[in-house]
Amino acid sequence: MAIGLYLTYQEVGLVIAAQGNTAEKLVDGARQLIMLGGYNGFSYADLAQRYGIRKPSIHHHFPSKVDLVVAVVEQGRARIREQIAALEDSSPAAMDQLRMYTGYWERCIKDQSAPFCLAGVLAAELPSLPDQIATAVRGHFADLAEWLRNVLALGTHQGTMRLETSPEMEAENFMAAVYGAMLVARAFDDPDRFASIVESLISRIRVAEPQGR
Amino acid sequence: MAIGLYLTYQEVGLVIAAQGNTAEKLVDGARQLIMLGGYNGFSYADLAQRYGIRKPSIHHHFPSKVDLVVAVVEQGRARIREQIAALEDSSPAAMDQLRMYTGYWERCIKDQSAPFCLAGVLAAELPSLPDQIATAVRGHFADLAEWLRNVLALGTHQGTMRLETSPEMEAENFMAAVYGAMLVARAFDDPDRFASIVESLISRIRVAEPQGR
DNA sequence: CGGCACCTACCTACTGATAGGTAGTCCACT
DNA sequence: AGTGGACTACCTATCAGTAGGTAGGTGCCG
Repeated sequence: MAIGLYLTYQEVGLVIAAQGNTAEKLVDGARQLIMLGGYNGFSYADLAQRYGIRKPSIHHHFPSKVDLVVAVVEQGRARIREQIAALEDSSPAAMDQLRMYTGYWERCIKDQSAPFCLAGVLAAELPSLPDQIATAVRGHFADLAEWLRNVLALGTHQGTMRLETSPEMEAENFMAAVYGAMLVARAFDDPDRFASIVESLISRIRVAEPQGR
Repeated sequence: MAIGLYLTYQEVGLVIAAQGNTAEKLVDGARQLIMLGGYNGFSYADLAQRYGIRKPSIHHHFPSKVDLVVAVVEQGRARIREQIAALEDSSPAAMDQLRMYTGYWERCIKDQSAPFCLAGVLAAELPSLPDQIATAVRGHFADLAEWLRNVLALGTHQGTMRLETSPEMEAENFMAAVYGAMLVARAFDDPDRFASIVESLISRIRVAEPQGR
């Protein structure tokens, strides 16, 4: 993502120039802020300041905060769908796909570009979220569980993974461990914790390769 | 906990009468509300309405919201320390202690009395929390990791657990899985998900008992 | 024993700031 | 000429927090 800095005409402060049109910028900014503090942890005023526009201009693009946050979650789901499609094209090996998924988060957490899954933060406060947002968040987890289930089943079929129970169960175990690892990494402020937890997670599933490799 | 209902003299509404003095009630109420929606998900006004007192009366007990939430987290840590001490007295078997820990959460999630660990919700929004609260939350995770490490080491020593790596690593894996299981249970609105994830988690650690039992 | 000092626990009334949101205007570009 | 995208100005509600006061209890001193 291209990040630039410039000064607004009305206040001397840093304003982030993301690529794309304003609506896309706002979604991106909201995503980043939600990752830091959840739904109630940011305001339209925060976004307005961030991009050097006025608060009502945000309402022009997203009439209500719920609209904006739903857009953020749905954009995330759409991107994941794209990524999955690209993943399946680039590598038919289930273990590689799984590695790419965890590797993506490892990098994001390490460079702090996305220190937590957006849906994970929102899931923590699910009971207090507006229905539309809650539905979108639950949808994300359903998507992810389905994909993981498919990948684990494929890996078993390809002989590169060995599961102790069903792909359904193992997918939930895996998902829980990954999100828990994000939480632990955040709680200990240590990205390496995420990597090490995920590593032992994968080593438990992976079928040892023949020694000659 | 004794829960009673009565009408306030000034407004016809349901008011929760928790046991103990007002300060204790407030801590308990804040704990419940935080579990639902995090730090920014509740207000002094919510608590005031809940217990039929005025907002400034809460400031009398807890000058600032930070004070209140720190008290909530620290009370939680203190209770856990008590529970751990009681646990070690009641059963010297590490596997029983671990079972009691997960069983506690299983019950809480199932009956919705505590559908999520307080510190877990706060950890999700850690970067945006006031320092004092963040410190207390990190402290909780440090406490828990230490206890788990000790229990796992003890279990290995007692021959009832078998770890694939070090107690330190396995404690973090276990902790991540438990918190991830809470998140998954919340995301799918299904307490059974927590139980099943934890079950396979424990079965991986447990040394199979002799068949005669 | 009376009376005063001090305390806890609450109250009313209020503050400045901020929340999300609305109405109406302006302007540049097609 | 219409439209999208921004603006100014404003709204009401709520936020955390403050000022100042009251009722009732406790303890101490004379």
